[in-house]
Amino acid sequence: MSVAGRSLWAEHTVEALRAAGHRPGGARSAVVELLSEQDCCLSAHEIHDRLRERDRRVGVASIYRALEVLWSLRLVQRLEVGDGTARYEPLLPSGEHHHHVVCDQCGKVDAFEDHALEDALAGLSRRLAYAIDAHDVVLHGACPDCSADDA
Amino acid sequence: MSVAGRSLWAEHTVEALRAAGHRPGGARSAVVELLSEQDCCLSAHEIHDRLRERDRRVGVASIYRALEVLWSLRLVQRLEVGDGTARYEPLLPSGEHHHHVVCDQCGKVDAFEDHALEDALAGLSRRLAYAIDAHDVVLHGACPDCSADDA
DNA sequence: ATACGTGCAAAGTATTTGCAAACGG
DNA sequence: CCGTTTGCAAATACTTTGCACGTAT
Repeated sequence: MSVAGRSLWAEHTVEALRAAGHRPGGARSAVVELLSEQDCCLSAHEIHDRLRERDRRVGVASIYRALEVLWSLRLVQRLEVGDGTARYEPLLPSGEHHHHVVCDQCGKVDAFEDHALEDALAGLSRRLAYAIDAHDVVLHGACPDCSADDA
Repeated sequence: MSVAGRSLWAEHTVEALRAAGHRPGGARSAVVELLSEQDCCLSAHEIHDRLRERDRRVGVASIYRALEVLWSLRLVQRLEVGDGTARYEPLLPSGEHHHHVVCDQCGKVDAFEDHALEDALAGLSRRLAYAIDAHDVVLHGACPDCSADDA
């Protein structure tokens, strides 16, 4: 996500929250601000830690509540990569997005984009009886570092 | 998965477990047997319940341990659809597999297959620096029943 | 004033682990 | 016999909820 995309998301999000009848509050604003600065997904725990690092102390419950509101308004994507924790990342109004590849050995998560994959998913959305409004793709494998260790 | 595919998986699994130095035991056998009869994924809790229904009482811990062994030997696929619980399904030696679509309103999970999607994923596996050995695709949306309710 | 937002602590789930007893080779 | 498997219960990890208090409108 570009820097411009991030600030766009932050503005869009603040506006969407107001439109949905939510009031600005310290905790949720801090979560939105932090998310807008990220390149990839963060877990609730990571959000808590990073906010504390910058002396922006926020209760864990407020983080989960903020994420739930953002998710229900489709402002963030929620994804699980297999370690039992949910991760969240900004969902741009443009629909631009990426997917994830996880190292099952060290737990590292990287992002990637792929046009052919998006086309296939778009075709699927038309074909299935469900009304599709989101999709997650998670690849599992060994990252370059861990692959080297195996050898 | 065809009926033939299921019994093939059960045999393959029993053999692979033995080859890996595991002994046959009541609990794990029951889990393998149950999984081999399924069309789609089951959670640990569902496995526990269904075994109890057929008077094969197995401790929850044994189910998790069996699933972990099966997963580490790549005999089952593990996937999370967004409700915080892991689900498992047989992974055929042929590589044949399907993906999932989840109704975010009622929680129903259905399976689908798509050739274009597999092609795109295969291309990706070649392109990325990771050594990919599995992938999950989860579509989110509203199932036909819930879509109707919305209207 | 009133309703929404926040933080803490307690409660809930899903999953893992310690340990002693049962079991298979 | 010896090491694996099992079941129970306790522990852990993540997330949600109840409640009193703060804050925006």
